[in-house]
Amino acid sequence: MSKLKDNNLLPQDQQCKARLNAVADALYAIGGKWKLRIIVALMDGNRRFNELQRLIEGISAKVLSNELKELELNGFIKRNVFTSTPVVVEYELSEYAETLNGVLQALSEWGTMHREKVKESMKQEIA
Amino acid sequence: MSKLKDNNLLPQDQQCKARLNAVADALYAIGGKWKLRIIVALMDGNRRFNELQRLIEGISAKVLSNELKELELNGFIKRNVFTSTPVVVEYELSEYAETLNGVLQALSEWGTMHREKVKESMKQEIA
DNA sequence: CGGAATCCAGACCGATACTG
DNA sequence: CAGTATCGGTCTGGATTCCG
Repeated sequence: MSKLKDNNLLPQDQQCKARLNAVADALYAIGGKWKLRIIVALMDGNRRFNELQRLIEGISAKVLSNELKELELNGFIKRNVFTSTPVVVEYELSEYAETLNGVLQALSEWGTMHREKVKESMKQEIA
Repeated sequence: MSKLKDNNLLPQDQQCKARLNAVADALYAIGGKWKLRIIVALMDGNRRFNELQRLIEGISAKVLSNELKELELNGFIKRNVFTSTPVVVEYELSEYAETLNGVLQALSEWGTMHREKVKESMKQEIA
């Protein structure tokens, strides 16, 4: 992952690179428009496909389906199928998904704060 | 933003919706492949355009240019132009960008941890 | 209900060339 | 150096239809 050229970098640049790589790794796994939202939607209980689609505004069935597959592949969620009629499929967070709690906490706090700040600057512009 | 229908939701659903909205707001502002990485790259000092492009692997000039514009518009960075010859342009984090420290800290810690976990599971698969 | 398959328009993105 | 302009390909994502 690291190149020989890195040996020529200043210490602070190396640290910066390390941070950059860590953030890049994180975004690779949970980046994109939807993954974190799906995880949040599953945080207070298991949900079924259509529940998720209703809860997460703007997501299409195809995209939701794809995202759920990827999340399952990467070990963030479990898929439980009940072969009743009609079929019921339930999605459940894995234990590993809980390691994201810190990230989600930070992100949702920041999001709340940011929304307020945007509102403020809207008022300024009108006045 | 909230609809009347929300009055019919159970309390835990409302909380879930609130979280969902907060995360959605955050992702709207700092989502995407590059914005957070650019901010990280600027965290230990101002950088010029080409420095950023070299530091952030895989980003093209066009995309970097667009992202920088958006980040400036949304108040995360400042653009300083020195009209020497050749022209030098420097990008600098705003104070507001520092409100992201918590998010970035959480994200980079998680990214580091996650990379280790992925490595482990790779070993498992080979064995 | 929970998807998969298909079709299709538009966004996105890289490469290249060019400007001040 | 710090971008912009243009072109062409890919990839995303919506709408619709169909299946178990």
